[in-house]
Amino acid sequence: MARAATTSDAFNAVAESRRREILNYLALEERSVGAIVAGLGLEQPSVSKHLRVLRDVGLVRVRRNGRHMLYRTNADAIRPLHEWTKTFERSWVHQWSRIKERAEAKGKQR
Amino acid sequence: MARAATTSDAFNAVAESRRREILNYLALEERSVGAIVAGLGLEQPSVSKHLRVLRDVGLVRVRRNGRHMLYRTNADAIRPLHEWTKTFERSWVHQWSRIKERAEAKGKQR
DNA sequence: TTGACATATTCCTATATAGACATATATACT
DNA sequence: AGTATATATGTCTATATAGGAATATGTCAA
Repeated sequence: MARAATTSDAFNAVAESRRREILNYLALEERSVGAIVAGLGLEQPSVSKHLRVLRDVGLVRVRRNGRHMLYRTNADAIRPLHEWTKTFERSWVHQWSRIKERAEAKGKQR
Repeated sequence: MARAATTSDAFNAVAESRRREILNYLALEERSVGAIVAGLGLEQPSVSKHLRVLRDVGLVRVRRNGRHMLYRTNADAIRPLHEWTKTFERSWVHQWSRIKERAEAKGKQR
């Protein structure tokens, strides 16, 4: 069996770094395909295809304005990734306390 | 060109759902390969291969105990994903205020 | 050393890309 | 209608899987 399709979920769609760049670029304001092409220095067909994948998994929304297609990031679709990574936050807290403990131990040494 | 290797970074490694399951399973305590096989109901070679990928990108740590290999999740390697998803948090806050605004507007209506 | 247990690796195959290039579709303008 | 602009899609290719089956490697125990 091959890898799961890039359009199977947000995790797979976001695995590609260009697609993450596009999502970053579209996070604050909607942009046309041409703007993405110019802004990120990618080939137009490549951008269109990446947008297609992102659209299929709901990571971007589109609206048409004349002959321009305006895309914007749909942050809600990223939220599940955030939630999943968050489940490991506990360990970082532990790390923090470990660092703190070390710092305190060092302080006591003097 | 094909997709980036699963071992190229945490994003690609984590795209596979089984690997996420394994990371969840190993988040709180270290476990042997056999325990993972039994706990998640996967084939042993499959688990070994997934662990290999996770190990290559630093998502798990191993130590040997007799003939058992004890794996545990290295949460620090997940942190970059968390940080990236977090950059979109702003939009969720906006959503929150939008919901709040709506709720307040409804309250005023009465 | 031999056997049993635990884990890793190899080989094979169907499948899915991402990029480059060419081309199709859609819309606006004259 | 005809042309220019903007975007999407199709084709081709090299590459990388994930799963299954078989097998190799490593470690302990008698």
